[in-house]
Amino acid sequence: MKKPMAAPQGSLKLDEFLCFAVYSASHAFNRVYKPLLDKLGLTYPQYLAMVVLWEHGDQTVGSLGEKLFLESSTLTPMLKRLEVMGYIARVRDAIDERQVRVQLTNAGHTLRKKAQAIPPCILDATGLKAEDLAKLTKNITMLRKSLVR
Amino acid sequence: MKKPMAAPQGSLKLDEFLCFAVYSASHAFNRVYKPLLDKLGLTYPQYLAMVVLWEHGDQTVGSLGEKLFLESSTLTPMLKRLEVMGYIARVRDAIDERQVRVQLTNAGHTLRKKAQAIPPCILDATGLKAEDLAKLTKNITMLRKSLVR
DNA sequence: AAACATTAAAATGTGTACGATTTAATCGTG
DNA sequence: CACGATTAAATCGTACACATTTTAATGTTT
Repeated sequence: MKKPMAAPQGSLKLDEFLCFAVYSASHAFNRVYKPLLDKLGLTYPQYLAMVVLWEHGDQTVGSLGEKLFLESSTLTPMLKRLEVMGYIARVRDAIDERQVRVQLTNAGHTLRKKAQAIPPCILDATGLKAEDLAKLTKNITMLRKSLVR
Repeated sequence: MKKPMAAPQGSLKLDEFLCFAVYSASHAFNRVYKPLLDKLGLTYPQYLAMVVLWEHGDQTVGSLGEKLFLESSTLTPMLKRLEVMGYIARVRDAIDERQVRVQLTNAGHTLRKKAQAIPPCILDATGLKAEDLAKLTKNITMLRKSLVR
């Protein structure tokens, strides 16, 4: 009979925290992506921003932030780095000069082809069948929606 | 018939990325925790470190890092802040002076009681039944294990 | 049209998070 | 017991991420 000197009744263990599962899985994804994205010269958040641009085309900083759930204070420095790398251009909207439109450059469009190789690698790393992956993605997305209320 | 000017065959949409679901859910958790943790003066990662200490008791920086999946370069500054706040003490091990032992102070132990109020709030925010939450936690933990291989 | 409110992005300050390097201590083998 | 290899933290540099504040432009109300 062993003595549980910590974690008495009423308190959870870390392994039972959903938030920790999500937190640590997020870091794990980051680490899997890193070597793949290094070849493109992108970080993980930068890659996600590019995915949005590839999917939806040119748009404002605010629109990008809504899709990525990020603030302009996070996006502005990140986008400046993508601009320096030559993948995007940031141009102030002529009609409403408060807005900055983010546009893909030719290099940005070209990068997409290289990036096509990544998702299959990630799918493989998850060890999930496409069906289970879709189900898990849906459940976690629902969780996020509950949390942002 | 609408024209899909972006996202042609072979490319995923952001909403179908498991990695993005995890990434954005992690941020969402952070935002739900923030107002609750502000009352304790803790950040979200600091809280997770405290949870490990409450559960397992005093231990080395390395042991803490293994459980949290964090490097010493991340933990050292965080632990120094917890020390300044008075919740932990960092003392070099007398036997093996390479190691630094992290110990809960009285204030650190006391904080645990206040922290007990948090998990129910989080459970509520997830909108999940205990059973579904346990299932989802398990699935995401399995995912993390696949990813860290 | 002037005054005020709202909006969009950028700037600022704090706190992770990691890779790479450094420092210091311990271990292992001859 | 000496010395190279290993280990544990800390340090450094880069990059998010957010709250708060600031700047500038656009709307709104009278």
